[in-house]
Amino acid sequence: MASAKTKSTIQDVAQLAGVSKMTVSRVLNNDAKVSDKTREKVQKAAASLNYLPNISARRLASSKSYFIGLLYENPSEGYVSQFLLSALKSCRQRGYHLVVDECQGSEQEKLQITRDLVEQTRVDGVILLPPFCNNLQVLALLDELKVPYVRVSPDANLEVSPFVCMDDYQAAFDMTNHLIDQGHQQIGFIVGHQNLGASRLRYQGFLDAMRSAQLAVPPSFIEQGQFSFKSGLQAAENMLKQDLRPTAIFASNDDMAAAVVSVANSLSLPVPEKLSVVGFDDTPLATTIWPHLTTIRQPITEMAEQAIDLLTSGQLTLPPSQRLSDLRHVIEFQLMQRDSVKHL
Amino acid sequence: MASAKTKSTIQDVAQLAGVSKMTVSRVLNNDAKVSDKTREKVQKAAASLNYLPNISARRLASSKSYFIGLLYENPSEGYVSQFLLSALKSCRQRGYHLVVDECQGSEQEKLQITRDLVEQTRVDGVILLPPFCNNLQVLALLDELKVPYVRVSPDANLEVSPFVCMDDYQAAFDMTNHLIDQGHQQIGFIVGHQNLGASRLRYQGFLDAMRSAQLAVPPSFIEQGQFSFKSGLQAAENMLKQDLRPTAIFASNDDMAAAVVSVANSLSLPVPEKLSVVGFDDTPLATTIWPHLTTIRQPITEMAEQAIDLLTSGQLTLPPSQRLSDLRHVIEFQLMQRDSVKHL
DNA sequence: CTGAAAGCGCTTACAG
DNA sequence: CTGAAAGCGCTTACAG
Repeated sequence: MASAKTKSTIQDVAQLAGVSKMTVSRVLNNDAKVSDKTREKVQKAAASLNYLPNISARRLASSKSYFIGLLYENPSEGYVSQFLLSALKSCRQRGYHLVVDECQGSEQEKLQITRDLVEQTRVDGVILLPPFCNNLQVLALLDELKVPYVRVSPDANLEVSPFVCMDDYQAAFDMTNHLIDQGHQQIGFIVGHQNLGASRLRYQGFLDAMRSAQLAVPPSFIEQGQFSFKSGLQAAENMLKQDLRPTAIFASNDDMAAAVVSVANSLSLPVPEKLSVVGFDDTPLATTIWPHLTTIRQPITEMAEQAIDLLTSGQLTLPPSQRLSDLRHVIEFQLMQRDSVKHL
Repeated sequence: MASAKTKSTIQDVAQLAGVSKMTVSRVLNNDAKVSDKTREKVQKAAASLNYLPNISARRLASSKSYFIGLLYENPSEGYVSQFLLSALKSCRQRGYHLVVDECQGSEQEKLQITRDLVEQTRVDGVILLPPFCNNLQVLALLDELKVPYVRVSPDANLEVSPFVCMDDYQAAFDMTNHLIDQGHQQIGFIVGHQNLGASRLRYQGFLDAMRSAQLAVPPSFIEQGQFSFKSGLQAAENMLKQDLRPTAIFASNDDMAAAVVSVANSLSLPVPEKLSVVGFDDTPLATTIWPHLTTIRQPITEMAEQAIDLLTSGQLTLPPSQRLSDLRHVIEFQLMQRDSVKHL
């Protein structure tokens, strides 16, 4: 163990590798042309010293701030905290720090908070969480300020910026097929809030899967919800108090699915024995209630990583024509099979 | 508006105030003796220039790191994210950054993560969230490393370090009295997980309030739970399937309270009409389900602020004899009245 | 492809 | 009570 009692510096690495600090710096930032031989020497030296660059020194000396901003609108959204935790971790691994701001209030205030984040903290890039990422004025401001940004699961205007998301349509399609595979043919669906693009996609995925399987969907098996537990309660009652009941209900999110379970219980329709229920999102609620919900896990950690990656790899600062990839970064979801579905 | 296009530095302030950088630095850190007159001059200059010290420069030059560590064990605990968000904000206001680490795994690994946080990131202080804050080996390590730390809601060993908490006993006492005020006399109680100090305190608060009101608590009105939804389900069934039923149930946390609501529904005992239910913690679940739960709000934001304050104000680095205050910092809770209690 | 010099914005010792 | 000097660990020009 070459244990260094005190943290090693770029100078130590330079000495050990027999080069100048400058060369070490170049290798570390792998931006300049360094001969493969010296590059290797430096890397070996850095590794053996367990060298980690001092972020503060870097920040002070360079034009980059090594800060990434994260803007969200509503902290109570389930994914905010999970996203935050993952983003924090990714940033740290890359020698960046995350600066987090809540963006609430009037349109004016939102713009001001965004502007402050850029001008005062001088962030190198910004991540915008939904629904904030759909605010076009904010996007325009960021463009004007020339700061790269990545949106997470935007609803529309997909052509204006890079974004990360999951395939809501495919997930709903797969989930529906899962129910069909388990022998269900009468499947009810509770639609999400009408203003959100994700609602439409999930609904469409459900419909297409049913059609592919040649299964009919009577109008009474579709209810409009708002994503809230309460709206799920209402929708479930409407659907379950009729004579012809579905054997399974697919709710567009977990809160509504939990409401379905609750209504089913009060109607003496135990889940999953008498009624199968599935949700979407895999919020903590899905594994709080009993039975645990079969649902779709949003790949939030991976989305956070990807977003940080895009912002720290520097590819977004290139002129659009030179960028590697297209704007859309779709991350794989996961179907979480748990205890709320019965095999018929 | 003395709008400075470019950020002002300590040098600018010094110039404007007609003193040296050194003097400005002293005023900013208010540690040395500076004459009131020059202090004022400097402060005025700094204010008019809208001066904010550059953290990175500070960090690089000084022995302090301006980092605070936050260690937690289980990210899914409801309060972790809320605490995190609040701590992030407080740190930023004070020119600090928060470094967050999950501390899971074997005892060995936990110790290693803690050690790395201190030795590599060189944090100026550490915040320990429950239940991690009850790990005595970690506390010993921190002592050995001579890093100040603050524990949040520790269960025991209250004499070894400063900590922030709320008064669980009083909160349970108040909540019970609230039910009594609403005319309830048959009140059931679901105890929390037996290993946690908070469970005992809440239970005791309930018992004492009942006794003060001269109200009897039949053994069948007390059920042991584990804080999980599932354990609440079981407890509620036991309590509600008897002939003699309580008119209100006080569950030691929101998850179990939600379970009570669920069981009540399935037994055709609508909440609050036929049964009142109250919880504890005010997790998101409390306002997800219907009816929204009357519960106790933990003052998480204030706890985070207080913890950061203790760590950044420097009072913890003084020898124990010179410290201002005692170890215990109790923050006020709030009784959130919502829709799950009926006035009899 | 590589290096010597200067400087980022602060603070730490050392003087006075 | 106040200041001139040196230095924290990097990167940005500028040379070669």
